[in-house]
Amino acid sequence: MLSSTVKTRPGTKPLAKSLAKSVAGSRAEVPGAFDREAQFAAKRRALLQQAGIVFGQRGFGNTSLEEIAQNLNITKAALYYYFKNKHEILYECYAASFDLADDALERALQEGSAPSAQMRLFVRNYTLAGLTELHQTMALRDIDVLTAEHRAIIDGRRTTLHRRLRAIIDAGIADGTMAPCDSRVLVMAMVGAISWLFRAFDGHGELSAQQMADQLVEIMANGFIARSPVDKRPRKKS
Amino acid sequence: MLSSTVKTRPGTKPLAKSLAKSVAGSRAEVPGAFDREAQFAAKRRALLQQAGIVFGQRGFGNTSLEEIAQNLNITKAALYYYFKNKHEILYECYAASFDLADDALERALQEGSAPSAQMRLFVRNYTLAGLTELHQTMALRDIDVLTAEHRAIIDGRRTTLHRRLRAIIDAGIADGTMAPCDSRVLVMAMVGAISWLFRAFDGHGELSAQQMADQLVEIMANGFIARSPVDKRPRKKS
DNA sequence: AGTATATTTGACCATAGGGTAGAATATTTG
DNA sequence: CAAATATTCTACCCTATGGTCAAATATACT
Repeated sequence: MLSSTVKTRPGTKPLAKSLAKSVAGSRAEVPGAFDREAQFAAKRRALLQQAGIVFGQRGFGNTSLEEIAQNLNITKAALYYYFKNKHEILYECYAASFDLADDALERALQEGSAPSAQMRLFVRNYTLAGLTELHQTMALRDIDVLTAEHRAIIDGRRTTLHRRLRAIIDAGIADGTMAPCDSRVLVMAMVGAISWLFRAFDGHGELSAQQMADQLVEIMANGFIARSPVDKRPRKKS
Repeated sequence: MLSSTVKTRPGTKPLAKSLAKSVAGSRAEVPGAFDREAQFAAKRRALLQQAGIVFGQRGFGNTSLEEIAQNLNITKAALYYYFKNKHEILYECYAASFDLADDALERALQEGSAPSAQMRLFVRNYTLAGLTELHQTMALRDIDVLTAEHRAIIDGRRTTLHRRLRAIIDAGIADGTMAPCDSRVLVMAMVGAISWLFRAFDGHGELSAQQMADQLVEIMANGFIARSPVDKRPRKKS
């Protein structure tokens, strides 16, 4: 049984109540369709986030819908008002995680000019955003359990993401600013390292998400061998 | 339903048969306790390997014992002759994966002298051994589902392993041969990168396990930034 | 207030799958 | 061959859990 953030008497509906308050408060004079849709969307998001945390921590097959519902102080049946079935919840979690990844890459491409700078930015953006926004949802590990259709979509998105990353790397290698290597292995190494951080990070360590992200960027960029055997100062890029 | 390597008529017992043959053939004249024990151990190992593959690929909670049994052409009930329950199987898989990791580290410490060399060797040994020996068993991801006692043991082993790795790193940083960084993050990055390879590697790609391991060593050691902006040749250590 | 609509619930069903027991079948030993 | 032992199977039991549905409750609208 996971501990829920807030525990109330049975009968009350914290999710509904709190969300209703926050949304209605800001736009009390504008009733109608938007409020309803917004509420629905907000609850759906909250639900998705909770599911993502548990799926990421314990795994899809080890988690019951009952558990997720309890964490939200609603009934299992209520979940089915927002989602078709358990698998759809998982799929949406995956989709959210790839949205975040895509966004991190997009920003990296815009902010950075040279390939190496773009790679640094991607590692940093991705790590930082994942660590602070979606938490455990970024550490999903049940692709093989998705529907064939859903899986095809997710696999496609991952393939595309990896392809784009490899393009950056190969460009960097071509112009001599990045170390020659098999870009497939590099992509896997980076994604793997980051994913591991997502799983391990609990916010209780000494390092902040920022610091972790920065550390990881330096490690992936420069490796663990000292650049100059004498100079111990960490390298700042360009 | 996973495809089993060999499919036979119901009623035959391939696991028992084949194992009996191979063991009995080599020592037909030496009957007695040893044969029995050896057979038992061999079957147990085969069982564990199969379970490790499936647990690593699909996850503990998404896998039924029925499935594992079918892949071995035996009955679910027969599994219980070798193991107490499903959780014990998972624990043994974890134990095996840490045995491999410990061994990789041991060899690295013996073969390498300087910290940086030891780290390179560890990454190489660990990656290569995992890729070739235990396959998917190295990509287990259900620690949270272990018994409290089992989990304590595994957590302890991981903590110890990480501590030893950090000791190497900190020594390397101290003598100036390794890049200054938070050793915790470096350990996580390395382990994460390797684990990701374990999950992704299926033997069908263009790169062999050897090549993957070597690539990963270079990436982790030197990073993706070119050591010299002009020199594209990969650096050989020392 | 009263009506329509959106949410949530309690009470179910149905099945999958972990686990057990005793019978059945090999295998070894005397 | 017979007795003892080791191994596997068939046939179950039983709990957990994904999923459904009609009734209940809240919320918005006139």
